[in-house]
Amino acid sequence: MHADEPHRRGEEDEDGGVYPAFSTLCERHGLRATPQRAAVYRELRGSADHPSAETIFRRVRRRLPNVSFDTVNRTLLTFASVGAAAVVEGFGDSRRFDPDTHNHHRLVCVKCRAIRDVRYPPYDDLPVPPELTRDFEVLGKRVVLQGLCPLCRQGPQRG
Amino acid sequence: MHADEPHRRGEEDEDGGVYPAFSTLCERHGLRATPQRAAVYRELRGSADHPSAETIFRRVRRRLPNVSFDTVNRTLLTFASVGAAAVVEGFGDSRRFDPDTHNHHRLVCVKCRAIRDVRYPPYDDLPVPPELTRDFEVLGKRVVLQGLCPLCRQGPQRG
DNA sequence: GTGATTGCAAACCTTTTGCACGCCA
DNA sequence: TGGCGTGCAAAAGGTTTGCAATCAC
Repeated sequence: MHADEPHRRGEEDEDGGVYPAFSTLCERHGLRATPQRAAVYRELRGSADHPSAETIFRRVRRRLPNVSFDTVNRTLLTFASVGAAAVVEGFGDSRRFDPDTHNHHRLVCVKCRAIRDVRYPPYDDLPVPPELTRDFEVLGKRVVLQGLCPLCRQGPQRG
Repeated sequence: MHADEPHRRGEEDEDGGVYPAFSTLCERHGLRATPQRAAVYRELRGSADHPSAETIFRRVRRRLPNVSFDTVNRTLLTFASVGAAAVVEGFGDSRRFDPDTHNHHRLVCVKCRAIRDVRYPPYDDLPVPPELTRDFEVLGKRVVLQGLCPLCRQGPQRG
């Protein structure tokens, strides 16, 4: 990743912007609304760079200096299991999360592994191969582009 | 994965079927043609199930009982670096390889993580979002389907 | 012969698990 | 108060690195 806190989403600068949604989420799934979970939720929602658990952990720690990595990681997995976060497919490095669980597409930088969301309507209604539906149950589809991000495209630095 | 050695490709049952290709590969990239690399090459070519390094290791070991895991893993990475194998994107579990480096599409079972190649011409000529080409250099594109494979679709067992 | 490659072992990183304590409902 | 959730620590799993011995060229 190119920076410790890139691509921050602009929607909710003040503290409580996401709390109602968080509260609803917990109620709906029988989860306890702990400050740790709230902080993870907030940071995840505010991240557009598909952070790893480690990255979220670092960010959460600025507000909650005593959270443990485990709690952050477990919370992210919990969120994923109730559909409040998505696990992003990667290439063997650490697991990464996406606050956007709607179907969308991605571009992955083959060099620095940055992930960028791609919105492109022509990708949204792709047909499913008919011979596949005989044996498989297709639950989702997505276009994954590979390439070089602007920074990696420029020069050999910033590996 | 559902079995230790599933989806074996049928092309080369006899030993030497892939050796000429292997030999050429090594020559072209200045690699030494060791028996370990040959065995890894053979097993990778013969696998249609996108095996992990560990899986390839187990298979190679049947013919070369003394190979080490490191050698297998390093060889796979070497092959990937010279374009003779592809690293498959996954969801946080171990890295997996594909002998087919041509652009194709995939279906991933969300339950058992089985990966199946998908060939579907309508997927092959997808346009690239124009606004992306300004900043990014797009090198490849692929459709990734998520779903349930036949075995996982049937019942709760075999997780 | 010489340098690339191997095998072993240890290091490293990420993720998972067990358990006692503390806090939310 | 009861039980879920947290934090700590250790374990587990996968990948990488260093190095001496070996083997392909």
